[in-house]
Amino acid sequence: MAPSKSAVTSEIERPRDESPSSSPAPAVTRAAAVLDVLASSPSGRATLSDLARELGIPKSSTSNILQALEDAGLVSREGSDFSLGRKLVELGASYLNRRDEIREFYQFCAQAPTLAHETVRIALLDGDHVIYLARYEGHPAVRLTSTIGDKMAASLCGVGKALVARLHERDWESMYPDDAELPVLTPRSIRTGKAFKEELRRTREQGYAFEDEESTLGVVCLAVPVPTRGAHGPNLGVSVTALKATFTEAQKASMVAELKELARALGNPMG
Amino acid sequence: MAPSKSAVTSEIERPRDESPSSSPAPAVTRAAAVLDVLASSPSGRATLSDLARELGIPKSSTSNILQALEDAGLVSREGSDFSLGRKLVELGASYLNRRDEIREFYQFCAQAPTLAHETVRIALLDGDHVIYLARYEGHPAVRLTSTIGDKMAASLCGVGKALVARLHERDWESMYPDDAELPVLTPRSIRTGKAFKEELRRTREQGYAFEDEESTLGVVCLAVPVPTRGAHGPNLGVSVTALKATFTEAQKASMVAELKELARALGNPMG
DNA sequence: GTTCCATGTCCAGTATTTTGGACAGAACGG
DNA sequence: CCGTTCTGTCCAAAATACTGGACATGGAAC
Repeated sequence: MAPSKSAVTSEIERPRDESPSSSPAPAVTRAAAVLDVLASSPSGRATLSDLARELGIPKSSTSNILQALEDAGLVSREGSDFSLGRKLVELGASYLNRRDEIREFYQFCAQAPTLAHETVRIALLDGDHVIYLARYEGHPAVRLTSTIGDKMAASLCGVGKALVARLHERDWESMYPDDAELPVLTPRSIRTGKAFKEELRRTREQGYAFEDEESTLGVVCLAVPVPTRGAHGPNLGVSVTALKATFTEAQKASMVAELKELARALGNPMG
Repeated sequence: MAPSKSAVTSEIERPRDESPSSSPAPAVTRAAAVLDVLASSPSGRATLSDLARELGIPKSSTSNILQALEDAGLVSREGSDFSLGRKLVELGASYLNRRDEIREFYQFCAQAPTLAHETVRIALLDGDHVIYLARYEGHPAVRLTSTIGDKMAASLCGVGKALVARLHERDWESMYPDDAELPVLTPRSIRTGKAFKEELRRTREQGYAFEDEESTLGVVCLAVPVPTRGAHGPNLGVSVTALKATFTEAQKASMVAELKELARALGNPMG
């Protein structure tokens, strides 16, 4: 009974997940999708029917998933409105507290001569976006609501440049074709894939990334990548943000130096 | 049911209450359990076999769930070690940023005469524990790694007293029988359910909660509950932490006053 | 060098969950 | 006041995912 399946698959072919539709545990995948929708919804709330429509999942299935998620504390329910649950704060915090890099990051910043008085952030590359993991705030006066966890297009910020610059150039090509239209936040934002790749080469030559009012007017940013710790460690980077008005070349030099030192410390498993 | 065999690890086994009979989407529930285990694991890492053993789930099922979780970015895999994924930071941050209370909390603290220079926290009650959602740090010198997301037994901290005190007394009885043995962190920690309930009554009469070195020696804490916004809003509370050595009655009065003002502001939907 | 125990992966049969539509309640507008 | 359009829930049939064991691999101990 030779099950004559379709053509013999090549022997050394990696079973790379190509179709997102097929998943080993669909319910889990869909649950994650539900969380994603809730997270990206402007109001942060949605009804069961909304979610079912948005995701193309039958209402009854959505109901089951939501009930399971609610039992787990991952979503919260108020009447007909579902929103993200408190457990996510625990889990997110657990992620951050478990990573030694974050602790070292705070300690290093507090002791560094220049960085101690600046705004320093650590972020990781996720596709063509960066996610801010933690922020050291040297100016106690200005305190914004936490931007931890925020996502930002890599082409728009210093860390993004630093992290993408470290990838292979062939990845640049697929991620940023010459004619790619990049998101724009200020008149100085990089607009095309071609321009971004030129900037990436400049970043490599410099040894650090520089962002000049490309995400926020009046603000400049320096960034360097963190050497990957383990074999498959996350692609981390650190950055300093400063006001352009008070930014001097002398500062720049010491900031870059300390950033590199910080990055080296974070990349060294022994701390 | 298989009796809980003595774990190889010296950790205390917690009775994981799973009701396999009534479970709308078992895969989701199990996936959440996986995340819980990873979050509560001291090292933050675990192998597939570890997770399967710990949760009593067949290896193959665990594999499927982990693969789905990894595809969703909820867990990260390095070789044979699984750990929490970056997406959780996004989701946790989304939860916090969506809640208007958090933003208002920071703004209010920064402008309050006394609180602006203190350590203020906002937390929510989750069963018999509180979860710290955000912290305003008025002393820029001392900066610890983020305690956001940490859990603490309600009987051990000021906010816990304030939040449980607001519940119905019949809930006290079921949660804290007279002979309940409560967790202890310092010699002054409340040890029995009976003593805790007496303290809860005192808290009600005072109109605010006071914690006197019950979680950390040398540290005192004041706390008040936030009036619930909506119908089924979360049970929020705010607290100030101070060093006992420099704590005066005059401070106490103004702190309580400002805390109550903060709580009222947070409870008022109009901000 | 070799054995052993560990890892995670794969597959086919079984028991499961998913599903689509009908149901009841609430909010809204005519 | 009733019709309409939402909300979420329920159930039995249908299709699915889960299970248990065998498999290939990698590392450590002997």
